[in-house]
Amino acid sequence: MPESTRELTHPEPADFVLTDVLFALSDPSRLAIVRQLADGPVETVGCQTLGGEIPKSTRSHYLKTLREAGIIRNIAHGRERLVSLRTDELEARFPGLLASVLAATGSDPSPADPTPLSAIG
Amino acid sequence: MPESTRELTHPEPADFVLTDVLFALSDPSRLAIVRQLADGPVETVGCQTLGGEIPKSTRSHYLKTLREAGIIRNIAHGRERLVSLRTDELEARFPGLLASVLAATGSDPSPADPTPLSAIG
DNA sequence: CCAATAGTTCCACTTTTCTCGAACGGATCG
DNA sequence: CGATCCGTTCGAGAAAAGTGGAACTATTGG
Repeated sequence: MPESTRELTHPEPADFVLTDVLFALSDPSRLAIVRQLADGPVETVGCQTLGGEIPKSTRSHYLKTLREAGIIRNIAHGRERLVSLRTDELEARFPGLLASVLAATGSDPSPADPTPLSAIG
Repeated sequence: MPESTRELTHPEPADFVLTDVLFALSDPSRLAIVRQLADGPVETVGCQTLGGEIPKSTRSHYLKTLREAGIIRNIAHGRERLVSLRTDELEARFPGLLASVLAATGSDPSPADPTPLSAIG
């Protein structure tokens, strides 16, 4: 049986819109998901492992925004879904963009950020 | 006489927040201003030349969002104001980010963009 | 000092986005 | 084929952002 019956729409790289990509990445919760996908040991994970403990509808909306911008791919696989970064396509469309975003440090005001004094002065 | 009496607040590079920068750049109108500053013959221009013919309060709001994110500098100079990109500080804080955004082509759906075919394939 | 100018801030309104419970639909297993 | 599980879509209320007219402040010029 084919691994996809319930397919979601994904834009082609040529249709990626820069402002949409920037907007999708401009939310700390969504950016955290992108970082999790980039930093994680595997590049493709089930949805429920992303974004911590949040309502599944909320997570689904995060993923929708990221998907419609072209940042992630979300494919049906059995009764769950596999999410992965569209790293190569994003790089081809907007060279260096995702890399520079992922390389940025100490910029996401997450609650677990101690903000050491040594990083201020 | 000092060239600044009415000063606006500008964040220091260490206080730049990535998501705020991305958000400020995620609006086509604001991004157009940034492009105008980057592409223009001079890097410092008066406010009224930016963003085309829009109400001055609207333009001021655009500039405020960009300024508070650390993307532009807005300093009083006589009875007008001079706006410039904080290119170097932005580069130091988020290496490659602004460059990749400015390098992106055919992505901003502005009405005045001819989108030449030579830039697509 | 009064008029004109440049641009920010105030305020109100509209639109968008955020958030999450609930309903819905496909996939798997007994 | 009913129960369950995973995740999307729907719907609604709340919060945030966009927009622009009007008032306000600072600066320059006569």
